[in-house]
Amino acid sequence: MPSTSPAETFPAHTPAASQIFTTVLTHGPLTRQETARRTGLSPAAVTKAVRPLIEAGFLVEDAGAEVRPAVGRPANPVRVDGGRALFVGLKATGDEIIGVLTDLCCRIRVARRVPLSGRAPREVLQVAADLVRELLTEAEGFGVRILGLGIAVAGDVDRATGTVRWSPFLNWHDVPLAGLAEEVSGLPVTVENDVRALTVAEQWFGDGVGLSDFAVVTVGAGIGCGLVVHGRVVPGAHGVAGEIGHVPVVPDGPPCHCGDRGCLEAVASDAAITARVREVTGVPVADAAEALALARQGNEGARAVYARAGEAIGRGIATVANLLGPERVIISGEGLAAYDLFAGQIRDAFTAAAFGSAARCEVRTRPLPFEEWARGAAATAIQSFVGR
Amino acid sequence: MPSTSPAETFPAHTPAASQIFTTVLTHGPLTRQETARRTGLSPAAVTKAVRPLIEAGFLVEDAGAEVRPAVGRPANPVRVDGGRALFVGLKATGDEIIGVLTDLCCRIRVARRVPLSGRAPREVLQVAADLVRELLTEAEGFGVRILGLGIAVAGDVDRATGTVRWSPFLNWHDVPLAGLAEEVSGLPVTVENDVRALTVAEQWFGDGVGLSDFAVVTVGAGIGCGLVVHGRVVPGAHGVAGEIGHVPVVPDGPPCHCGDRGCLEAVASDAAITARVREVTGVPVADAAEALALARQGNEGARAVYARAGEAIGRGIATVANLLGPERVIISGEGLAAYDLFAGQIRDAFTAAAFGSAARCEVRTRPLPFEEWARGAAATAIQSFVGR
DNA sequence: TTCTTTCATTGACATCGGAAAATAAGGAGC
DNA sequence: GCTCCTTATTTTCCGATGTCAATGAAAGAA
Repeated sequence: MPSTSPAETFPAHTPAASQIFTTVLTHGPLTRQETARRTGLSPAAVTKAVRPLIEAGFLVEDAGAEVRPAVGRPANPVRVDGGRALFVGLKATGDEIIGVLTDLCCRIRVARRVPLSGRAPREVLQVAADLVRELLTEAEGFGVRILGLGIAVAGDVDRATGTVRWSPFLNWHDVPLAGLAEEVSGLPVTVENDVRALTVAEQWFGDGVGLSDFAVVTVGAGIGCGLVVHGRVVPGAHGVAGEIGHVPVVPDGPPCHCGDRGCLEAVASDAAITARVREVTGVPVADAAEALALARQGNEGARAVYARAGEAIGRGIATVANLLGPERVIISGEGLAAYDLFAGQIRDAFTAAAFGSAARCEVRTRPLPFEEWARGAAATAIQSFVGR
Repeated sequence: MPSTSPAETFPAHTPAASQIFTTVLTHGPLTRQETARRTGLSPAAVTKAVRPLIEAGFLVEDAGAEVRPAVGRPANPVRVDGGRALFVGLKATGDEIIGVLTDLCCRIRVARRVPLSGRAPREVLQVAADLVRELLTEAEGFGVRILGLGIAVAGDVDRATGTVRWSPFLNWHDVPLAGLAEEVSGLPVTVENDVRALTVAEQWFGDGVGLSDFAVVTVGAGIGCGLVVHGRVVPGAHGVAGEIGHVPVVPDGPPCHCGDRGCLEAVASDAAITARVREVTGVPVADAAEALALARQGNEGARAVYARAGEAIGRGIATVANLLGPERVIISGEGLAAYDLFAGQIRDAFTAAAFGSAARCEVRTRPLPFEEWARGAAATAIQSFVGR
């Protein structure tokens, strides 16, 4: 599938130019003046950096709506032309691959999910290649080239080398995924841990825009956490960070597969909730959806299970807030479907357990459609392309 | 006390020069070649940056011991001349002020502690001024000028503005300490939270040298934690970070003053240990020293209390390691006097509670003489002087 | 003594980004 | 409509910074 022409490169060859582009990308249309202010550069520098980016089509003048002081020369806002380039993001789980085609502004154009037959790198790569090919075909319809491919995988991932050191669901060890995927796709590939990829998407295109310190907590099959400190995603010295799932939150709580008791994941993960609902209510619910349905029907036992999970999540978030003092925590994940059942508990437990100023940290929830994980992967590809 | 001449400034006017100086400062004697390699600059740039620093006396050629490949031109290492400048560091507690006079390499030359009569900013400032004056006199003996003053205070401190927003032990609210101290001392003043100051000292002059991600955990009257992520100390969005004291570690543990139960601080702080030893053994120990003595005498009940504290500390550290994935955790603080009584428990609990790769994080202990807190303050002053 | 190797220095040069002046594009006042 | 005022953007010039490639320096090896 290798494309015939070499990958297009981004015409921002200085850190300042990258910074300017990123600022415009993440903060919508901006005048050159405002861009200068935000980046700490001079307006002259912005003018000079913007020109080649406009010539290359990545930025466009945007005469659109603009609030002006109504006096003086009208400002001339600039924005990123999302349609200038496309990116593919893939999220691999143990069962399937979710793929999205996004534009340069990380807006999803096409989304697909395909089941996995096997988990060996070769098999997964085969399915991924087919999916990318399909999305490439779709892209032809837009008449725009795809400039990068991002892949998100749960587990221990080294983005710098594009290696999956260890992935629990896929049972991979030291797979040089970026290299392999580059061969079959012909695209520049970025490989990142799934939660960190989601965090990148929030940082550039979501609720983390403009914040230098925030956390993303995902609730679902597992409990994950992505951290941004000093404006950069925390990768962890050993490739692992944000393991919030094993923070102790419930005294003498249920045993966790990690060997401890009362871990957040042992109380609030889908599996934990489902098991506990079965145990408490005697109703043999098969999965999280059924457990949720039971609680929604008003089953008090099931509702109590969700309440306890909410309390656990709130305490887990408080631990993060106490340790890092983020500006905001964004809660997301499939588990948010039950949001109405534990929102109150999350907030109350957080407030109770957050110490001092940490309570000033804003807790926000954000529904997460299934493609969002793959979009995160695309965001990492955009990041790599832009050169940050 | 204002000095007659204006404060001397540091002749490194570019970020690269600061970086070069910092590299030599923290990594001992280095050849220009090696400095270039470590900073990612060219050897030419190092030569040019080093010259004015040598002329100003901050760096000196060091013909001392050097491992050489024995072939080619001998390398010409350069090191910081510690004696070129002196700094004062103060640590204010509720009862006393600890002051040290250090050289540019943050080696302690003189240490003093003086009791506080009152806690009002005015009173504290008066005592601090006297102490600084005394140290200035000492400095005259060295024939070197003092180029900066660092002050470490527990609580919510905004280093950028030099304001103590809130200090629990001193009961201060929004005290513009840096400005006040500059007036009475005539020195450039840096104000920082005490744990962060200690962390800075470790980062530049201690066990954190060369690490981009590590944590310092202090055990004593309280349990504190300083974090370095991406090579920078984490200040927290609201000026507060590293509140490890209220991580829940003991299921249904003793109530904590924060309102929760089983917080690390409610189990492992001096006061918690002392109270618990009294409760368990019936011996009316008055303070941590007596509790420690009792345990050292072999009192099983007291030893068990320390063992439990060690377990709690280990779990608290594991939480930090799980969340941030640091390369190393440095345990320090007055509480370390009891190290032999809980070292094993710390290690075991950490290993048990650290998830996956987080267990690869190295846990190190470091005895902390009482002046070390004040030395941390001096380190922040050095940092400010050098311009990082 | 000469060669080789490695570290350090030098000087030419490119690049980046800032300052200030010039230019552009409106609205307001008359 | 014309002029002035204000603010945004661009242009021009210029200094600072850091790299490159060549050169010098100081050993040990041949």
